[in-house]
Amino acid sequence: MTIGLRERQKQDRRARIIAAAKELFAESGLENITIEAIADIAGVSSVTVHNYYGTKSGVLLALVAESDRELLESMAHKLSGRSTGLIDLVLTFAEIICDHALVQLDKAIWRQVIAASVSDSDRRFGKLYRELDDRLARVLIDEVEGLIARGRIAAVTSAFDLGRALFNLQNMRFVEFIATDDLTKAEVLRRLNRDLLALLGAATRQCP
Amino acid sequence: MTIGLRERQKQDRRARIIAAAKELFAESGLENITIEAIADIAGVSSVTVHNYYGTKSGVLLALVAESDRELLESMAHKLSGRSTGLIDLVLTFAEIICDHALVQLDKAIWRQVIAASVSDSDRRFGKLYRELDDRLARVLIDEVEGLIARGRIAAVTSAFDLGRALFNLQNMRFVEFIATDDLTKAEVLRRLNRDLLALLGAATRQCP
DNA sequence: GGGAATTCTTTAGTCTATAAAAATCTTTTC
DNA sequence: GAAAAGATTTTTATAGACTAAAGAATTCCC
Repeated sequence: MTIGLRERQKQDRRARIIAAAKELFAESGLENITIEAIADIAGVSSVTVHNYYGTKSGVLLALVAESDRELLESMAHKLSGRSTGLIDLVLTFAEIICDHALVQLDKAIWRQVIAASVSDSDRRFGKLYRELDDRLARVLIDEVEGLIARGRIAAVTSAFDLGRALFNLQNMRFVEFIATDDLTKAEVLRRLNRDLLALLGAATRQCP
Repeated sequence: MTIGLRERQKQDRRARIIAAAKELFAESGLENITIEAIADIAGVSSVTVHNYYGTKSGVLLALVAESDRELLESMAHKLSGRSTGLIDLVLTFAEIICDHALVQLDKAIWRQVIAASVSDSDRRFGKLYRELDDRLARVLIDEVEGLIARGRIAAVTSAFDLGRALFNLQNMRFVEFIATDDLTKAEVLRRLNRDLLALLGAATRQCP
């Protein structure tokens, strides 16, 4: 028992706050939820919520982080060397992310999360968000390496660079997806497909 | 004079608010500036500032929009068919944007602007921001078309798609630039260069 | 010039967020 | 095992963003 009671209580409070937030978000929009309400259910003071998570968006980000850990696991599993090419891979990747994003939180809340990840970026939670992004990108990079290993695409100078660039491309379209209420997943995938075709096609034609 | 006094007063107040905000932002950080202070200098009530610009970030966005109009003009002028290839073009484009961004506002304030553009995206000011982005992208697209016309690169299926994809790639790196305090322009350009090389290179190798 | 419509300001209230003081509980030490 | 030491939470107080509604002033139009 190197872990003291004090530390255990702390983890308990964290868990209670997240559970309370999850409960409230499930039944209402972001605007109608107050820190005080979360604190009440969790059985702590509102100041404690701030001490633990900084801002309301911070609580949100912690929620997202939790669900992202699931995503990371299922992503690697769902892809796992099944793609036939780069475009196929990225589109599948994007589709899984879009689907997963909307399972628990709606677009309005995601907008808050993304906004917070940018405005807080040098502080605690912005870094957390970027870390999650990095790990997601890592999965894509691994798959690109898999494609090369299986001879589906020719070896490239840097599978890391390529995977990262593809991830960025996908991520931009994901943000667009989140930012626009009436933008469907299908349309986003279509746009991403055009991005990929244009970029890869442009270079192809540069071949002598 | 179809324009009445009432309308002129409105435009006057708008201008005064923006001028006041510009004055305050020039001498202090975002946190230290209150809507009240802006309203005082502008000679209106704080509620009026809210009525006109919605949020504090809204005022900011209006400021950015103004400076972006300059950027648009100078961008087209600075590029104007001078590039020798796609990578050269995009890197120059990115460099101009990074430079311009930091002329008047620092990264901390830009983070607020970008965050607001996402979280407000379905409302007035988010749309304004995306409109500015679209126009910037348009400039890049035009340059891509110029490259094709001058035979610098082979014709592609869609110069629009290609330009847009390149813009997205650049934009992601720009956001990264803004989000990280100790990330230099040089490093960002290096990363963007790697993105481009990887994507264009990857396809090149797919040629039979 | 006067009534009607518009637009701003005042007022009041909610909520986020932070700081400092006070209270409570854990851990440590004798 | 109890009191001191230490850490952490709650209380209390305050600033500021944002909203809603009522009231005040001004412009517009006949």
